[in-house]
Amino acid sequence: MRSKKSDPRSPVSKVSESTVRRLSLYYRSLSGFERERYKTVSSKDLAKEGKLTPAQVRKDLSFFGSFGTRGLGYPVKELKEKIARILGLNRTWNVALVGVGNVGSALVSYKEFPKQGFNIKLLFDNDQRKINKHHKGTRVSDVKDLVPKLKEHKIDVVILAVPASAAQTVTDDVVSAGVKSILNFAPTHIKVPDDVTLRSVNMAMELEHLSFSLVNKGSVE
Amino acid sequence: MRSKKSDPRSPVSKVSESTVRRLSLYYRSLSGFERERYKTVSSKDLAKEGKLTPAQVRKDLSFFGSFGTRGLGYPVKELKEKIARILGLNRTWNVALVGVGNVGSALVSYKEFPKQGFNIKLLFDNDQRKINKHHKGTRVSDVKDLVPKLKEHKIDVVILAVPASAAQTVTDDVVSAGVKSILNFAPTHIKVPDDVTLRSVNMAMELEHLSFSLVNKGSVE
DNA sequence: TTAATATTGTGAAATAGTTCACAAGTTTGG
DNA sequence: CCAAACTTGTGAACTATTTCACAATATTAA
Repeated sequence: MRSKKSDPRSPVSKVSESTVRRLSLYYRSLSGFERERYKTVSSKDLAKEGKLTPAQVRKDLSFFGSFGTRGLGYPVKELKEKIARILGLNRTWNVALVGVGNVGSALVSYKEFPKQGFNIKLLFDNDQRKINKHHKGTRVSDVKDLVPKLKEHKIDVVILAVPASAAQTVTDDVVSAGVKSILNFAPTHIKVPDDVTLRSVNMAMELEHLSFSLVNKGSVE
Repeated sequence: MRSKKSDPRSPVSKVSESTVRRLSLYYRSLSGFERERYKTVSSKDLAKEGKLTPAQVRKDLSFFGSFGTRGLGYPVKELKEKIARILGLNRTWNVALVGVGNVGSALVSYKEFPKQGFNIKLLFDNDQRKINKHHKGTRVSDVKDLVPKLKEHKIDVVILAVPASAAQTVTDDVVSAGVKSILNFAPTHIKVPDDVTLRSVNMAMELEHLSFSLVNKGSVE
């Protein structure tokens, strides 16, 4: 109670990308430990799962508060719940998906989305043959109606699964509708204002990285 | 000619993940500049595309050699070709895809793969209803025959699009077949020996990151 | 030819991220 | 109740990455 340094309730001021990524890792590990009926785990246990050090696990968690007990470790159920809250997994988001092509339709059936609280409420496409068809119970709307519908349904997140050539145009509409969060699958770089969060799953980039590793086998890791 | 420090031909000893990621970015930018008939670009031009600094662009490139001309910049066509070589994009890879479900079948049609020289030669599944069916002209084989067929067709890369529960088992087979490179789409952590390159596209993790950003709006970035 | 301007390549400085090391507290087993 | 064994939380040391700053060139214009 002496140190006032870290106040878990205050807005998180400086957390690195890597820390957030590892938080996801810890969350998954904790789910495993929970299934195996563990009551507590040590930072060492959590570190073993990824290729991390116990110190890193403790440092990461310490950014958000102190959740453990010295000599004992961390209570599995409680820590999992705390991380869920930090990652925002204890609530749901309204999602719209634009582009019901190959990637788009795979995403509609992707069970991980609802599991993480991302509920796909609206589908959009610009292809007349797809409009008004249903995918997993959701009707495809004309992308022309994008802006009003995003507003009307209070959409929090838009998933972009459109061709690279259409990505920026659609993005601009999405931004103008006031959506603050975009998950982009188009293999291109798109621009958003500073207050909009953009995450990109760029397969081309993954492939290039893989290719680099193949060519430079052994010399990098 | 004074400095002998950087020899572009020598095996690259210490290049960070981020540098490789940015190399992909530069490559994409250069394709754009090429389309627009630019003859040369400056580090400033290349930096503008991402949110990078000119110094970072120059430092990244300097790991691999000196490709520019002081006062002028970098020759677009030549630099693009050099980066292609560094990223290994000037050759092709034999790819096998395991798991022809939602994700798998989307990937089979994903045009980015052949574009980057990743040619899907073999498909595998364990579902009798899918085996011997064709996807985009390729027949689906029984995953039971995985190991011999990977060897026979000299597969360089395996793409895993199987359920999380099957991921580690399949991975072990893939590794035992001598494949040194895996692109994993299963939303789980898998273990590979040190000499095998593993890249994972973990949607769950992307979603959690997005969710974190939504909850911590404004306080990070 | 000279001056003004542009731009690379790269040590050095600054910043960010990771690991170390240890005091402080907890549990376990006599 | 005490000693031995654990394990957290965290400054400090260390390592990695990014940015700065400037000499070295190249180009352009007069």
